[in-house]
Amino acid sequence: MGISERKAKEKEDIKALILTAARKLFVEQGIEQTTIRKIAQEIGYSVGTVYVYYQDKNDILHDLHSQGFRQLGAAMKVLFDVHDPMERVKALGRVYLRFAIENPDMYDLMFSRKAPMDYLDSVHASDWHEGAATFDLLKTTVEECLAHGHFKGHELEPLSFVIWSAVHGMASLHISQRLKGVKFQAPETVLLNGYTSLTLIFDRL
Amino acid sequence: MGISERKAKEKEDIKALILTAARKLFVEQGIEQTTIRKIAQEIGYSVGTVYVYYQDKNDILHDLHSQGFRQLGAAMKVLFDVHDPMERVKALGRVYLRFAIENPDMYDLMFSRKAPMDYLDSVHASDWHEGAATFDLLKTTVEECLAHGHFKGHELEPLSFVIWSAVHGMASLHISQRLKGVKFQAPETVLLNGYTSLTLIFDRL
DNA sequence: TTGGTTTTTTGAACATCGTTCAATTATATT
DNA sequence: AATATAATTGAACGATGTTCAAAAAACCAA
Repeated sequence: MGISERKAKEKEDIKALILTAARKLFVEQGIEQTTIRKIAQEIGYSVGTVYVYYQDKNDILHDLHSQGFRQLGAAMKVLFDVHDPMERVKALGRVYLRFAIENPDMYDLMFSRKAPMDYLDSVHASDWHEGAATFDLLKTTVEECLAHGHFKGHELEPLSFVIWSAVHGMASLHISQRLKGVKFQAPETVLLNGYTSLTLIFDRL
Repeated sequence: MGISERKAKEKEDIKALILTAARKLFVEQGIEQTTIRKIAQEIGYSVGTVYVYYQDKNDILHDLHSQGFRQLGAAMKVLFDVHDPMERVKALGRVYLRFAIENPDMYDLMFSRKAPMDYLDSVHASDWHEGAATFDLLKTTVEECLAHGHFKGHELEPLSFVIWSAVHGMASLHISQRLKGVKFQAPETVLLNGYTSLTLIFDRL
């Protein structure tokens, strides 16, 4: 291994160190408490060093958001041994919703916060490949459903978008605390009952 | 606005003054640029005065969020001369979506941001009456649909929640810029096509 | 080893934010 | 006119993200 290679590797090591610290702070204390100063302190470097490896905080948050997508993607790929596409669509939604409920801050970062998109803009990247890849997983399954005669009369992309929106909407309203303020008859099971209602719609489609 | 000008102006409700200035900054420059200092400068008072009339920034943002709900509520009430409840549900969704598209920052404040909910927590108010009232409008219409024989086999609250989630999901993904990153076949009409797909689902239900 | 060059790291400094509060000014009351 | 009450002020505090000249460390040829 040449010197330049080793240096590049060391550089990657520190970047990984920063990301690990950022992730720890993020999951333990949320996005606001994940400050550059705390990250620096966590890894024993100064604030300035963080800016050598990451151009700004959005850059770090974008890397974190990518980690989240790898995690969600892993949980979803397991479902590809479910052969019936309709069952797979339902399972995808359940996994997606569970991920959101169990990792609210991460979900928020992945699908709601400006930071990761602002980073993409700053590097002039117009495509959000993490999001596109995840949406493709859903689209592919919906396509199979259509091939199996479900969802008759619907177009692939708009229908997939509606399904994504419905599940994202539930997750988003839950995470942004908009459900506890609306007094539901069954507060503890709003999401569960809602998703059951959604799958009932699928069956009828 | 200078101090002398302010003095020339007579008794006016200062709280309303603050809110008007906040609203102006908010719609023109967004939530981040709506700072206490800018509000104070806008109305010709010092920062301290703002804190006499509002306990903190969340308090101001909560008032702003309530204004947004009055605006949305007004747009929705117009639809109550639509007699067919199914048509009314569809129209409600269209109005809701248009409001979100035309007032993205306000929508974000109303349905996504923490600030208004944090304010409710701070005053120990556990119910979000603006949200509950708006959801009731939808629920009432869905109830009429059920009475007309639509949505058979569905329960009122979970179904209403799914419909809200679907439309909110579309709005939320649009506003958080998550749609432009996913390369759709018809980028300009994703929302329109999606909503059309959703109404098609309603018809089949 | 030595001396010079390059790379890496530092942390004080800057601008800005929300927020507080003793001091000042204005208004009301006696 | 004197006093008491209310309203207003703005400097100060502790954060934040970010920058950058300077210091330290690592490297390398002679």
